[in-house]
Amino acid sequence: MHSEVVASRSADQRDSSRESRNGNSPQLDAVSLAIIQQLQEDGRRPYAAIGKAVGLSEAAVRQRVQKLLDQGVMQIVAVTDPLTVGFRRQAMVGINVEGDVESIADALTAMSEVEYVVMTAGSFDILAEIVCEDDDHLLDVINKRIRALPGVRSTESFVYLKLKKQTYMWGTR
Amino acid sequence: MHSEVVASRSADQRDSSRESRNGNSPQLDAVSLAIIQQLQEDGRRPYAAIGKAVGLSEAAVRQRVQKLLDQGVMQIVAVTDPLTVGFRRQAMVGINVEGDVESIADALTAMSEVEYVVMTAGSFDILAEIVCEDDDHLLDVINKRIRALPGVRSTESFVYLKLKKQTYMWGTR
DNA sequence: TCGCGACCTTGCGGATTTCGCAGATCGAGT
DNA sequence: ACTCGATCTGCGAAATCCGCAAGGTCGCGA
Repeated sequence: MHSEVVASRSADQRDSSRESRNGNSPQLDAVSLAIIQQLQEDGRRPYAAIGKAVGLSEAAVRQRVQKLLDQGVMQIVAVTDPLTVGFRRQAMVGINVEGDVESIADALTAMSEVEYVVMTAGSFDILAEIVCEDDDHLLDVINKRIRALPGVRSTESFVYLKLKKQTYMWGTR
Repeated sequence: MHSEVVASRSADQRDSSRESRNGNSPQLDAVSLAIIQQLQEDGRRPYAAIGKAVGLSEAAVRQRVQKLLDQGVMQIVAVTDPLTVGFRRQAMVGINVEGDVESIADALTAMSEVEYVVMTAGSFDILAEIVCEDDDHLLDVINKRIRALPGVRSTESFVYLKLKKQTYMWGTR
């Protein structure tokens, strides 16, 4: 009963390479996708349970998960609502840059209060999400540290009033 | 006797209801914070190891983690870079609303392509991050679905060019 | 066609972890 | 003083993790 399953599944694996024809760094096949999906529902789900769900042995799942972690494709972490953990002020900051955008982005990345940095097309060059403990802290980061970076032409801040949705279901649709 | 019970318990409840305006009920003590911190470094770290790190028994850690999960204070999940998982187009959309902002935010929240919704102060009323498979998909979501919502006055899109930083270290500083 | 590499499977123990439950402990209210 | 609820500890039993070995299959290139 096992041999049939093996044969049919190996066919599946190969044709998944067609999915990721756009060569990003590591092409994920359908099975790895499914594993990630499982771990997005519960990051502590046992390998055996995942294996049952995706049609792989426990050992294979273990190997794949390890590789995905090593490659940095995914990470398994606890996520929280910042407000419950004592960070009362958050903001998204749109930034316009003259000169090298990437170096500014790197400088932002180095700041511990900056949670999220993305280079964008549109009326901002960079969007950065910052997480602070209070208004003073927030003001300090925006005015003293971000605007002080050489090459930052202007910034616009959007202080968070209420977080409505925050999901981590990438790849789960 | 009935009314007294309510009165005596109300200290607790009032405390939490005041906080829960933003959806966060419990105030976390230092130990729970430390536990979260451990799990932000590695979501699969064993309870015994966490206990050793925070000075608690394995069973106590287990109970606290379970409670934190039940209360929705944190979740343990796999997170990925969307680009490596096949979502090639992402954008932040700033939205201006006339009328009830919250109902618009709820409508956005209901869309599966919308990953992140936050109500803000500033020149946008809402910021929404959307994750799509390609340009057509993105265009469709922004123009056909979001702009079609009654009450949406205008939108401005910031297509992601490069994700530079994405951390989940809230509370870890 | 043959061998190589990548990947999977099955099986196996031993170390580790999880899990449930029964007893301490402690603060608060009665 | 006593109960109640919440929390922590200790401790077996069950489950899981983890490394390892011995195959099997498939695609690919010499």
